[in-house]
Amino acid sequence: MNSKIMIAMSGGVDSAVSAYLASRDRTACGVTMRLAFDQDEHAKTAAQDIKDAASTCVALGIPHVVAELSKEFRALVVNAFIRTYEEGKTPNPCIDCNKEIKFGALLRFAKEQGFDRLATGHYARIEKNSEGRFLLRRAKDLTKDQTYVLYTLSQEVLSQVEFPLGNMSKAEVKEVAAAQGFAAVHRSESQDICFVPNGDYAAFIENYSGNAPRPGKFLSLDGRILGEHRGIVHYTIGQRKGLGISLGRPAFVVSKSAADNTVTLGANEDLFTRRLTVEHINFIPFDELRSPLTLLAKARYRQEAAPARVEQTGKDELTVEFHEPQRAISQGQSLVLYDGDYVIGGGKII
RNA sequence: UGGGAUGUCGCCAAGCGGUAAGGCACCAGACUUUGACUCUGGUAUUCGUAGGUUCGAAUCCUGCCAUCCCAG
Repeated sequence: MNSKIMIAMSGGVDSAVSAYLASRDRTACGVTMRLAFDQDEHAKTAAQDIKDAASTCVALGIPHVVAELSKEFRALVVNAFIRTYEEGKTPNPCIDCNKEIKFGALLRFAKEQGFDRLATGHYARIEKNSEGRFLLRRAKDLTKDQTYVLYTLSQEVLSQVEFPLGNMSKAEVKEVAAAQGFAAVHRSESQDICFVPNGDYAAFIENYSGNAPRPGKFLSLDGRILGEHRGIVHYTIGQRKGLGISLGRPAFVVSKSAADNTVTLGANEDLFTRRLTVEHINFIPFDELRSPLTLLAKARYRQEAAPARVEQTGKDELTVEFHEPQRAISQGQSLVLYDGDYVIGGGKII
């Protein structure tokens, strides 16, 4: 392979190990995206991430560059995130970020810099079938599999991307990192939304958008007023915590109306549905679904895929009917389809 | 103003003389490249208030305060 590869590096263990693996046999360069907002309190940690990535590159003997993508990130991820919440839906910014930034703007950046391939630390596998079609396969380590957030990738993108960790377990990655002496081994795993440092995304929306909170009514399923909510962006379908309302029984958000600025509460049993429709669809092993199929589907990141009948009901529309009702299906989240280990495609729930 | 009833954690609510259940809410952790769900743990030295009876009271007695209902 005579390619020149650029490796996306966050500063963490996974990307450090993927850089090590991807750079062994060819010309390589590490790249870290700068996405932080000016004056933002976590610009500091972002700067540290860049330092960590750079020092890993020094250890690997490869150059390191920074891709300034803050503007694109705001326009294509953050603004969409805010708009979606204000429409009463529940966005998944990671999906948009992968599509628009990591495998959009960053991939273009790599090309501009003279590299023809991009590697990331995602846990997923890319394979090529006999027809020359690229397939997206779940990671060997199913507990770390990230294909859910990668279903938007096109054939063109898949043809230029590599996931060096796809066949490794997290434990193996840590072993490699330890053997190579990467400092990032001990970094903590978890993170919430990367641009919302303290986890309070609702406060972030209010601050960033400058829109004042708009309190409204909590309603019961039969239309009674139960109390006052703090603004629709604070809630999502299926949510129980943080309602601040005591009904004697656990209360969950069953639906939201941006038009009426109301949030309807009900019991857990009221959250189950079978059918949903999806837009902004993408298929991986084919371009369109000619006839209905029964596949496995996930309506959220961490969920066991469940059997569902899938039918293409429009040029950019899919109708999905689960065999068993699913809890808290939310507009704005992504539905991803699987056939065994392979991602068939997906779209956004409307 | 008469008559009746009730006052236990933010809400609901056990307790009925032996040293404050539980649920909801809330808080903290865990889990997690989204939001959620879930799980684990925590949360009244104190029972409207002031006295009294008792070895011992949230539980019995008395005054006061508050709230609700019925009268008018």
